Amino acid sequence: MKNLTLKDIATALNLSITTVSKALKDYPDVSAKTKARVKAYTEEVNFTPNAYAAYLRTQESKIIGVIIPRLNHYFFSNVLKGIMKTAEVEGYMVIVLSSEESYELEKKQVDRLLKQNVDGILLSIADSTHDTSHINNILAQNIPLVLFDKYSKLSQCSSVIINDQNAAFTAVEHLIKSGKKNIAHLRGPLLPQNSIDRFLGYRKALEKYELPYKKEWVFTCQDINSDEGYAYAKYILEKYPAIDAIFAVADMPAIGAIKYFNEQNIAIPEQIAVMGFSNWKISGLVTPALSTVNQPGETMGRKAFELFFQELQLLKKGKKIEHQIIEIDTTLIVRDST
Amino acid sequence: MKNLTLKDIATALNLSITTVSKALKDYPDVSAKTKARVKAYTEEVNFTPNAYAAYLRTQESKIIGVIIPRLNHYFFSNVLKGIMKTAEVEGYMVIVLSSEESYELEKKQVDRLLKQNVDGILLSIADSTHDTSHINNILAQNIPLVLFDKYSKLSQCSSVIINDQNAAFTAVEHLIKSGKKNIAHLRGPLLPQNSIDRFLGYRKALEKYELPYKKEWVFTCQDINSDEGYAYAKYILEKYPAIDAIFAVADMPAIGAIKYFNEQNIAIPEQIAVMGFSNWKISGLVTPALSTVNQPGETMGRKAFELFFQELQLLKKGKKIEHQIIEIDTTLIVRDST
DNA sequence: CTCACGATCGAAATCGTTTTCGATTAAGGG
DNA sequence: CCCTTAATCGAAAACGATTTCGATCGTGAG
Repeated sequence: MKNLTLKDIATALNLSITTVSKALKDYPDVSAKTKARVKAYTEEVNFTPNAYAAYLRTQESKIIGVIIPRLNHYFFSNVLKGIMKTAEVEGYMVIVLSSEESYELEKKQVDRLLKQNVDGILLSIADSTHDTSHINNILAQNIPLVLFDKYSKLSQCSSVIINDQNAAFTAVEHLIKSGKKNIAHLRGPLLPQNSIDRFLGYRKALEKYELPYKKEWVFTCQDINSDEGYAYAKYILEKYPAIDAIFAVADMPAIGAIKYFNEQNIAIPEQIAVMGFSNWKISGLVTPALSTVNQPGETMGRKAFELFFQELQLLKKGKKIEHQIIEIDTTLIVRDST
Repeated sequence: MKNLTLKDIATALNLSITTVSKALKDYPDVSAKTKARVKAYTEEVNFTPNAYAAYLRTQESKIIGVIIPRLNHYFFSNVLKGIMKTAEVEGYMVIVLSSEESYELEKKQVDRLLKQNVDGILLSIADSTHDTSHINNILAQNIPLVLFDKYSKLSQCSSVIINDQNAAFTAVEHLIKSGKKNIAHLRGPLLPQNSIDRFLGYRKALEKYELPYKKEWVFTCQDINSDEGYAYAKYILEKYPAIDAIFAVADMPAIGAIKYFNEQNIAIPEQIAVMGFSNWKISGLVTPALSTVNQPGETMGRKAFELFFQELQLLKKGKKIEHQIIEIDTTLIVRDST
């Protein structure tokens, strides 16, 4: 049992290939009667035109590529979910690739997608990405590109992001308002913009409430995970006992810190408060439950696809595309750790 | 700047399309000199033949489809990672689809992949899947199919699984050996084989150590998550105070139970021990750290792709494919909750 | 000198669509 | 009765690769 073709349908219905194709695409120059006949039959035998053959004429593959920095990552999984659900509605398939936070791999994956002739690329750039030549390659080929979560100040393209600076500001403000005065920050790597912005939000909150900023109270997580949070918590407790609150760049290091404090029987949040970022599923399940900033991944994914889709429509009409930057709202989630 | 074609290369090198194509594919009837010339040039201009056009002749898309029941799920994310890493080595792209644990959606996603003419399908069937007609559709079209994690006794096809029964047995045995006598089980839904097998492993362990099996101590999680574990923990504490250990079908309900016990100041594992299944990242981070069974997702993904790839090679050689079932080893991970 | 043969290259058919441009027919107006 | 026009359908040319089957050209044997 091999796949049917237009020719099979045509001979079965005693029509030409042309007419069958047109009937399926509702061309005006085929009668309502034959349209009905064709549609009934193709429905019956479950026929759809071969996608790759169609591509050859239309140059549309109905496939988009998505590159995320990590696969087993709650937030990015949610973004993927948002992308895929929306893509499905419009009849798009999604090829997923991972850069594993590596600049070299990210370049390679972009190249693979370009050679696959996808209709568009949705990309969240890796922590280690320090230049944008590969991004410019995409733009040069004139195929729609949308960055999400991690964006780049260097390239001119559409993006879906949150306002990291404001979100971080609100989180730290909440720590201050609950009486904390000595607030440390577990920041992310130096390159990515959102790690920078969250740090800036932290500083801005300190400034506004006239708390001193001490750069030795800012600790850099290279590979944002729980182990680093655990290690820094230990270090903080031994070296800077005055610190009474920690604002982490993400939930994972925050949870690592909580784990260490639990082991040492440190009272959270009385002795030291802990604030995360992202609202991973797990953050509500640790003890004490982690306060954090909700970062709506699924919405971000949906918006990213919609942005791509808009650009594609404009492109097909030959209109000029103007890049948009969409900011998704975040919310502060106060639980037991603050 | 549009994409190059064989014709462009041919005219640039003053050769025929045929020769260029053959040179790239190392045909014996093109001289070493021209091969070198062609390869040097295509390298320089970064040319690769259009994948979709190639498909039309070769009927090979170099794309496989993967359907998982959930996207934001640590275990399946790991399987995906294993699949993609291996696929990349062989030059395959992966289209990912989610069934969201819905039988109807699973059927639809299978249909989408078949119409996309993927080279193979890797599928983990949904909890609610109760028949296998869609799976048989794949087999009927003679395209390689590999089931992973969740498999079906009804269809004859290759699978990568763990030995759920043995793994569950070992887990419960560990609870018994640590002195627990009244062990409850939070089981999964009724349909999927692994939920059945884990339950059977639980029973077998009770039998072997001559502990009574009470069916009212088996609680069914419909949608395996932490809320259900939380609710059942409450119910158990109120209704069956004799229960001194819980073996959960997965980490999430186990963690939900731990959360409730923590809130009630129940001593874990002294008063009640909790055992999970799967070894999610989070399970080592809750307090107390959750004992569980390690289920190596990445290995499973790698094996699944390898199985697909083997079948494809046999298929291309016209040889008969014989379905294999690969069992991945699991290990018991003892932490603080038992 | 002829012929066979190996080495190297190309013409052309093919894969399954889409779409342009005619071809055909019937109806209606003058 | 002729001509225009609308309605309906098909032939054929792409799209970009792969692959079959010849074509050409030397070379060396007989």
